[in-house]
Amino acid sequence: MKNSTGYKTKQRSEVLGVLEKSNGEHITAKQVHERLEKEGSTIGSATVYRQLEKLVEEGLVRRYSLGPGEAACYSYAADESCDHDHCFHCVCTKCGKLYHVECDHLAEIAGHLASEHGFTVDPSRTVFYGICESCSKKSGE
Amino acid sequence: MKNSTGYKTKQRSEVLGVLEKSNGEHITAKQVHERLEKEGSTIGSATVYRQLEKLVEEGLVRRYSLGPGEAACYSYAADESCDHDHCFHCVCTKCGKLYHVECDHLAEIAGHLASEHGFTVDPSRTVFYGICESCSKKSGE
DNA sequence: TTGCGTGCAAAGGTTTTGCATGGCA
DNA sequence: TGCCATGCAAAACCTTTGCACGCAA
Repeated sequence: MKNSTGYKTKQRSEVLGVLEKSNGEHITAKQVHERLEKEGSTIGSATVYRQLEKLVEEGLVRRYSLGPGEAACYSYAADESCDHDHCFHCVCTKCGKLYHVECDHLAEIAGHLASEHGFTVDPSRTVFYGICESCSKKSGE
Repeated sequence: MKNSTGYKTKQRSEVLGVLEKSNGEHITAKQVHERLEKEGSTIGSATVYRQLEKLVEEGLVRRYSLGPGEAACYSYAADESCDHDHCFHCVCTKCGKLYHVECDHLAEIAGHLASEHGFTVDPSRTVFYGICESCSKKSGE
């Protein structure tokens, strides 16, 4: 669905490989680059960004922006550990942790928004912000 | 609820004034700065960022990050046109437009996440990303 | 008067871009 | 071979920070 301009290069496989091995973990472009260099790759950071952009466009990789000034996070989209049709993400604004929430209740929302409001939600990009359980216990403030 | 360290300065009023006048529109810190300069203000961009940060912490202003590398967007939170207990926000990733969706169905989700998953959603910060109706019609791709 | 807020400028970090070279098809 | 992808470096961009001064309380 977007393979018109795609060469199968070593670097492409390397970037995708890191995401696959991350197993649903959300990592930044910088981390992708660092891990590849640790593995002996000589890939350039610009190439990492360019490949990530392509992979996101192809739908193989998801991109999350947690905040302004913060680095964007990427995760492998075809990861079974995170079904993006029934999995939403919650970010705690206190501790910054990211939680995966798998619940049909949430998937229902997407359908509701589409049918009632004409808005096609992209679950992979949508993030709920709030306070997680442990943080709300800690701070009675 | 966070007024312990707050001076009432001219710049604070100016920044807040721009957001109020924007009437629900989401604008970047840069735009806030530009509008103030056009009004004859001599406010510095650093002050705009510092005030926006404070206003967000106080809950008077909301911050959205539309994408990595993109500038963060701000909007006035106390806007009456938007009941934040039953109103969620949808941003179209194609045209960048922000839609207000008022629906009890969505408010229910917040309750569900809190009771079942222990996550207290902050509706004012949470944004749904996806494709709006007009954009999905345009691009059949 | 005290201490926060401000302004200017510089730094910080992430992401993008230009150009010549190398590799896939 | 043709064209895309790569690598390096520099640029662009948004945002934060340091420091001295001004202003609110």
